[in-house]
Amino acid sequence: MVDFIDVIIPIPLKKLFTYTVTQAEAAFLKPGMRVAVPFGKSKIYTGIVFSIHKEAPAAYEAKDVQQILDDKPAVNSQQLQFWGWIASYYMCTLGDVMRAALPSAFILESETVVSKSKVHLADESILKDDEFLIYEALQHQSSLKIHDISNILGKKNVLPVIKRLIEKEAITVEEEVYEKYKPKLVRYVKLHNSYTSEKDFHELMEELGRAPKQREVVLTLFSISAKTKKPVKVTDLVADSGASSSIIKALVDKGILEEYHIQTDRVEYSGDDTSDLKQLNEHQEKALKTIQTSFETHSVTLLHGVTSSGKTEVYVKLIESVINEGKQVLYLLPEIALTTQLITRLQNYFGEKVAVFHSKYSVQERVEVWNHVLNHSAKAQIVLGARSSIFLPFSNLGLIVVDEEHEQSFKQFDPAPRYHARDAAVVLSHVHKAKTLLGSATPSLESYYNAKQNKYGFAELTVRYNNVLMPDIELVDVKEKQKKKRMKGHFSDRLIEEMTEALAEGHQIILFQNRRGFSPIVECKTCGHAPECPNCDVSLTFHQYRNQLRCHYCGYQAAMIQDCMACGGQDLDSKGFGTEQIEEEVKLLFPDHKVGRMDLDTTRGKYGYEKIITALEQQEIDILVGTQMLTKGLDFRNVKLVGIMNADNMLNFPDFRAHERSFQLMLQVAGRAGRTEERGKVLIQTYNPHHNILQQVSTNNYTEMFKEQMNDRYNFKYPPIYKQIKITLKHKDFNRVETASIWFAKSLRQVFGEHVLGPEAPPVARIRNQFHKNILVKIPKQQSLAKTKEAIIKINNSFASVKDFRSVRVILNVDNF
DNA sequence: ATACACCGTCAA
DNA sequence: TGACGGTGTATT
Repeated sequence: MVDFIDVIIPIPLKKLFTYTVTQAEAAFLKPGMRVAVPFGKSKIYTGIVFSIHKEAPAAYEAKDVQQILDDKPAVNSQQLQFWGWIASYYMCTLGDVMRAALPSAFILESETVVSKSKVHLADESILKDDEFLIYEALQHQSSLKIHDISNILGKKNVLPVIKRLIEKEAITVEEEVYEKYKPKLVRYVKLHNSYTSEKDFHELMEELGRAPKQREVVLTLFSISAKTKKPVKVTDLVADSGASSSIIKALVDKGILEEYHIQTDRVEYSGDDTSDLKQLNEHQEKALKTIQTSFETHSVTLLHGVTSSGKTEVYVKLIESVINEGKQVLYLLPEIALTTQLITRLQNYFGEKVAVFHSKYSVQERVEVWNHVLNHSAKAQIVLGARSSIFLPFSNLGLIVVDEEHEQSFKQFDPAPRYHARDAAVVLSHVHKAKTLLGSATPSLESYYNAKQNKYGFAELTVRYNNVLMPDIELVDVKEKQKKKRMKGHFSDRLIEEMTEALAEGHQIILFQNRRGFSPIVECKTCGHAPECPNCDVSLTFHQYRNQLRCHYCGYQAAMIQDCMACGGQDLDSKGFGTEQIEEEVKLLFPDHKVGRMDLDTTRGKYGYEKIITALEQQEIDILVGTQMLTKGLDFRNVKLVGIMNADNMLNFPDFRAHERSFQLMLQVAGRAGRTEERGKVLIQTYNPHHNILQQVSTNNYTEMFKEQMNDRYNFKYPPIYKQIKITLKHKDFNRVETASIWFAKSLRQVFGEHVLGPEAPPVARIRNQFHKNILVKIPKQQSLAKTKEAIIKINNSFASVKDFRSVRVILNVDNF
């Protein structure tokens, strides 16, 4: 008798896969455990047990499970339930969710390992050149990976060669599965047991008289362990004695020192003891009360608190009360706002109860956080993380805080699952019967709308901490300034005045330009030709720093051209402007002050971001030029002036949320100004100072903005009034996407009628040599979302059964905003 | 995803 | 003719 298990495999296939297990294995296995299973011709994959049953599949013979990898579930039942929701709501497979949810160290994959065969090859001359190269390489190395072989041969398709070598019995192949996670071991040393008595020690000292270096090391070791009374790390010993590691090795070899290893955490909080939380002011106290009352009737509550009103302290109080009940807390933040500033702040209150989880952590570090959460360890009662931390193995969640709730980076766009972490968090807390708190200075329309509809509870903080005034926001009409010749480059006379004044008073300045690079387009003045990306339908962006032209879509790079590629003209003109160019101009305008730049290009690497922040904090930078990275939760004491270089390119962005986003972005940047006693100043340069959004920004009028934008959303059937699903078709052949998308839209229209928009080519119609077409399905409130998705899936299935369309990639994106 | 079979093209 | 690249199909 055999039993069967259904397994989730981390590949984008709809189905679960069935394997056979013995009855004993079936009794041992539980849903959520990992198993290694053979898949396809030779591969071995890691699968998650989804269910255990006795129904033999009818159409095929199930294969045997190769190995059971866990003795208790790696994924708990709440998570499996949550995965199921993500897969069905965001229309992706469980395999997609698994890939996103598990740290990659948990997903083992087999690798083909080639080694030379036992029997000696009688005649080497039967081998061809390629084959001989590998055969010879194996005389020196015992085994080779497929990757190594393609390096040796210098081509990618090496399988035919390997196949021939197997036939000629020159080599053998094996599939090997690697455990990717290795606990970090720290080397420690101690004096060998035979030297612990005083007499022995003296003898040893005598003996080492002729080896002063070694003697020195032993003495240092002795003094360290006397001082700290703790095990001594090899690294400490090296540092304190100044000896090289070879001297220590010699001592170990002689049996004088003994070496041992202790497993340690990579992510360790080593700060001082916790400090008490500041007393809440009356406004914070009131907000906290409101939230607590609201949680009695609503599982989700929105906190609208103006910038610098002290939302974090309110969160901290709430978190404190939840962990006192012994429950876990998840604190979600946009990746970019996960700065040391905030982490330290929380660690000051909660000490080592705080664990941090985000994409800049290594695979190994992530496994450690995962295990702490899984084991309900004291080290991870509070998890501070970016969007992917909703997948951690919580078992007893009491509260989820989603800070900067309006941030669009909570939505994952590219690989499936295309989930929104804020919305998924609401569902996750529902699974755990926990509460969700959404917080923002500029809430997203959908959350504010939900609060207005009484679906969510609502609390407010309208006063800044210490009663600091909101910054004074002034609009500068660039068009008028240009007419009156009062512009220097991209700087108006007003901006220069204010900058001069702020610098004279010793304050810092932030300049915001929502575009990196030097200038977006290089154009020939003679013929108007602009260099374009060979793979995408966009003009290349000029980056002065490396004197390069780059594509921001596919990463293509080319050297800056000297003369026009079309007509050979020497006169090249750059249009528009980015952060680099602003930086240049500032340096010319204020040569005596230090200028810094913060954008994607300057914050690469693990600490790139931190370096710039620290420099600003320590006032090594007087003027910081940056993109929207600047907006996220940074708290700079001494910034008094914020300049927004050009408000128009945000407002004119072709997206239904452009206005909402501009409002949020500008108010967030403005919030960086004047966070202490002195009132900050914000200058917004624009060609259109009468634009409603700009008026609403300058008066900090969220309610007015909300009303007006909701009106538009209502009229044009956009979210949050209507839901929407975007369908993207991609193919390298333009005509094929064209016909395919027309077919798809036509089928959709038969079901949804006028609620189908498109197909339409996006602004950038070709990316990485793939042509794109978009279709939008709008879903009225009263229409069933589940039924809608069913219909779309049905259409997608019949689409896939048309021979010509099968090769067209279809991407379904639910709530594509 | 990925291995593999199948088909057409290309250089000898 | 065989090598190579692109396309299509199945995977338990």
